[in-house]
Amino acid sequence: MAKKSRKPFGQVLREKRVEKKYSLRKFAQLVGISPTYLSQVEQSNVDPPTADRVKRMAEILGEDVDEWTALAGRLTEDLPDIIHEAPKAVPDLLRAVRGLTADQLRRLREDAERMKREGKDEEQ
Amino acid sequence: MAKKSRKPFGQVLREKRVEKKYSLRKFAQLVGISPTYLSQVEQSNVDPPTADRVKRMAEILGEDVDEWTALAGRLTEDLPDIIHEAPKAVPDLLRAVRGLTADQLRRLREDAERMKREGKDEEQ
DNA sequence: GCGACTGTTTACCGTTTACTGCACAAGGAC
DNA sequence: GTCCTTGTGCAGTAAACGGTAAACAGTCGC
Repeated sequence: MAKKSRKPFGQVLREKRVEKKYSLRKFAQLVGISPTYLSQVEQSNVDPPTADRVKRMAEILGEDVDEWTALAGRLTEDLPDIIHEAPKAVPDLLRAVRGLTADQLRRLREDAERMKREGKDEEQ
Repeated sequence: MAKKSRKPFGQVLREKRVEKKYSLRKFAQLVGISPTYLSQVEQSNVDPPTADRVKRMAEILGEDVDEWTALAGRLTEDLPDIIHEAPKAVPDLLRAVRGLTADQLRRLREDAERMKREGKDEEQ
């Protein structure tokens, strides 16, 4: 159900970069980091970069930003804000959704969207 | 609806500590930090402490851990894990719930709990 | 006055984070 | 051979993080 053995960020990055035919130096330049550093990241010799650089990488390679950010062990930057806006209710919700399937999560999201569309606060 | 002007962490901390009649040194010792540091935190001269120390503070003072952690601009430690377990669906859900009222969030949480109780995946 | 407490200021400190620069080796193209 | 491009290893580093120690000023009881 859930992915168990995630490939390390560096490995995924290298695969996709090579697949897209970028040289290490070229890609580093596009992202705005040194080739050295990129090399180290791809070998997992150092931690993955910050969330914003990961985002840039994902965008350049046409990959999903949230997914790559998670792979990098980071949080997409808007998420902490959302949590802080409702510091009790959102953490409670998150703990409640832990372990739900992707499908259940999708249905829940649709419920949320409906709530937002349909009005502010009515019971049904 | 949403709180607009949040009091700084340090100010809330001082109010509650004084209310509970702890001296600065005493409370610092209970938490396991230096009085110096506590003083600086309460004056907002430095950033709030790490999530685990904030948690200890909240526990000692009988305050809500999630709320205080948010006030400190930190994330309770289990939340990143929950997000990383479903790196696409959970961020999507979070963005969908942004702006919902506490009441709507509660109903959503109840839905989630029901889903988990009632079974794995059925449509209705 | 003195001692004992309160909180505060200043100066520092060690560690971690997120990188960069330089030099170098290996493999083709010509 | 000699460029040129490929990736890599090692050293260093600036800034931020998360604090601590020492000394000091104010206030109270006596």
